[in-house]
Amino acid sequence: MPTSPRVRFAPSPTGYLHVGGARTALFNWLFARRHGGTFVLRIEDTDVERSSDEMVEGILDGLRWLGLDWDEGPGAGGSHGPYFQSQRLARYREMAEQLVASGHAYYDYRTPEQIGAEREAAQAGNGDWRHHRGGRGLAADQVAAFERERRPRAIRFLVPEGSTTYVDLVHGPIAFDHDHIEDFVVLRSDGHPTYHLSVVCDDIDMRITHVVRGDDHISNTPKQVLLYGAFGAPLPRFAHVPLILGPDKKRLSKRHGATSVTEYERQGFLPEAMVNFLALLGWSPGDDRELFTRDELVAAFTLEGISGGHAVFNPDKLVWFNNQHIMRLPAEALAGRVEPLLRAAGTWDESLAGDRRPWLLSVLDLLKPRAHRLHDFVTQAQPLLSDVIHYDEAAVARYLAPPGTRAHLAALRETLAALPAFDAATLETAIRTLAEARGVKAGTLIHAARVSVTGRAASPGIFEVLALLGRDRVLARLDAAMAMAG
RNA sequence: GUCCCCGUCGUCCAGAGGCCUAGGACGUGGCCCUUUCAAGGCUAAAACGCGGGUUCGAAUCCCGCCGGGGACGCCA
Repeated sequence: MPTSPRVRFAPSPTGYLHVGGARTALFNWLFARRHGGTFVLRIEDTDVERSSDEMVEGILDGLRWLGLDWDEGPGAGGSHGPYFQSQRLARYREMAEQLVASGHAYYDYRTPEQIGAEREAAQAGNGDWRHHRGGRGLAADQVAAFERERRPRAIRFLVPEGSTTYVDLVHGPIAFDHDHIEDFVVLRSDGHPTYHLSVVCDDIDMRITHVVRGDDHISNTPKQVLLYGAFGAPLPRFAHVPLILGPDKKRLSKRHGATSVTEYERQGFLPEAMVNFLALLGWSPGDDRELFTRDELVAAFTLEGISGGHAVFNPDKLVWFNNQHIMRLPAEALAGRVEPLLRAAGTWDESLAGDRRPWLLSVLDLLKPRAHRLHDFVTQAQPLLSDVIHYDEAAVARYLAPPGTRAHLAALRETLAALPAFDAATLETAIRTLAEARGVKAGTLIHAARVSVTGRAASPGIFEVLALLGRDRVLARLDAAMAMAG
């Protein structure tokens, strides 16, 4: 019985949660949930200069919006904390010293400037920098002298000769020759760890079993594998997921438009749609299914299903997913998401939460197939929620202005006023009968009616719209429209 | 420059030697439904980067090339 997996998402709070990070988090989350494992959230804030509390909150908000809850980490507790790297500094120093003590690392007294010069010289020569271990093999008295003057020192990992292979869950076996790895710094002269040291220490301490992260870390992995070996710690399984690229095949960035998940929330996307879309960007269940609920994704997810190629972000498909998920969302749930937008637009009324609730839900159901983003509900429901009609000039010119329209509307008004019931079916029969009696196509009355009651040339089915508006409001709008009809 | 990863329709994926006259989805065109706009249905165009092998047989395996991406820091 294998122990349940522990995975982590370890963002550095130097920016908001962008879609690439969100997808990495999603894959980790799906894997944990699929196998009843633990999803750890760790904040890699060792780069104090570029990190901030607001950024941390922004990232947490993004994760919460997507519904990716973490079992251990900020706000969630856990017995492997602290989960902020800035609070683990002492541990990293301890681990680094341990490396020196065991002969896996050494002190380097050179300054960054000195090394930069050496590197340039080397690269100008044969280009092989790795072999310049200038900081190593110092005489004992030299070291003593440096220590006496309390000269700053960094700790460098001593890369052994040879080669290593590890098996990547998405890429298969990856072999690397130690010749291409230089003696990297694990602890800076200011006592701060470098990325390689901190991730490995944390992943060991936090008992991480599967490291699922971006493809850009694939060439860092050899160094980390070496560190695991030096610490005598078991190697976790690695799964490197390909990056998300922009339409120009370049790494997704600001100039490709929105890259922050929060921005997509603002634009009216459903987290369900975002999750579905992101999951299928670089992963496939192995068959042709496309539409997934969160639970279905959990049930279908495997790391092996991640494809090795880079994926280009396709905004059109996101919109399609959004519409699909909107149509599948129960009206009641939808109402909760749309309410804030209606409030902001000034078309919200408290009765919509009370006795007019069923009516609102009918409106939403009617609008669903036409809504690509949440905001579409606001614009399309406007003529139903408000009695302030904005008449579209072109629509009026085309369907109200033609001579004879006023007479049609008058007849329509008379018919509707006398109707025994005001439901869609009754309305349809009445209007079609009227059209026949007046010798015009039903469309003539329908179009005129549409512009009269909505002010627009496009709307949901007119009979449903009329029924939803109710007789009084319809008659009033017909009266108003007759004044501008030809 | 060195090392690593990747390479199927415009895009996202399926394909793990014969089931492939290469399948699905988004987008695009056409048709249907129809009161408009959507949604929905049907349909069309659209791809195995190139060249060598291996094999009776290759999108699938191997090599080279080309192309794309990434990493080479006392950043993460």
